[in-house]
Amino acid sequence: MKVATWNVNSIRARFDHVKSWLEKNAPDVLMIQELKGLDFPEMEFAALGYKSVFAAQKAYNGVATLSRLPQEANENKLPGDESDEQARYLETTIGGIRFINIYLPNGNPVDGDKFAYKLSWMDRLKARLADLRAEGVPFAVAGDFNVIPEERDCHDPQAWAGDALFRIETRRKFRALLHLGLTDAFRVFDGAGGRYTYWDYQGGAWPANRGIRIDHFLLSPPVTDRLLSCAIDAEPRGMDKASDHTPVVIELRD
DNA sequence: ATGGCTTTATGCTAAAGA
Repeated sequence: MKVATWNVNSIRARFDHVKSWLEKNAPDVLMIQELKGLDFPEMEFAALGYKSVFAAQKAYNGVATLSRLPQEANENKLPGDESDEQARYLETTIGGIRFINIYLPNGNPVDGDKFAYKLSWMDRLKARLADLRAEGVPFAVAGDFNVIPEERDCHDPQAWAGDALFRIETRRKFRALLHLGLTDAFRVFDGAGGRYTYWDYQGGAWPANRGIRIDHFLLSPPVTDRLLSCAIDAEPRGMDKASDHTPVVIELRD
């Protein structure tokens, strides 16, 4: 089973890139973040053999999970705050595994409500994942975490020192997710630094490889035991009118 | 660098992203 995650920075603007990537890579599942609008090209993806489950809102956020295997919808909101209207969370079941597609809040600037929202969102995520662990549900959490876990995941740790993606409060809460018994799939196979999933549009960040690793797969133990590979596919970042993020792909033993 | 790019929006400037 081949599963991917990709923040596409608008599905409308990036549909052709996503279509060509699906045709070339043929994943069984693709989790997309930052739809950035209410219109979702459900029929177009169905024509490619993928059925979609999605949570969308106007202009911002939005997540979709595409699958060519049978898919059942579970949750489209992260529990813990009924007043939270942001479309950042989607749980579905495919092949007996719960797939949790997240677009974790950015959190900048750190001196206001947005950082507090990010941190409380991470607490809510931890509570949800702890429940699923207690229930014995095998799961994979994937998406744009907006978290740089460690210095080796960042081209210039000093430049990011005060940023919401790298603040110690953020990294501590990410580590608390790992402490539930989850595995950062990319780190199973690659301990080197300089492996990134996001490069800023500005200042020639992509050609200079000034990036950060913020798109992740966190796997519960029974799913980790089936993990065969995890790789960042940087190719789409080099396309014209690219998303600023690139896909991460895992393979699971059947 | 106080976002120097990119995208969306009852749009032509503002907001958000990371």
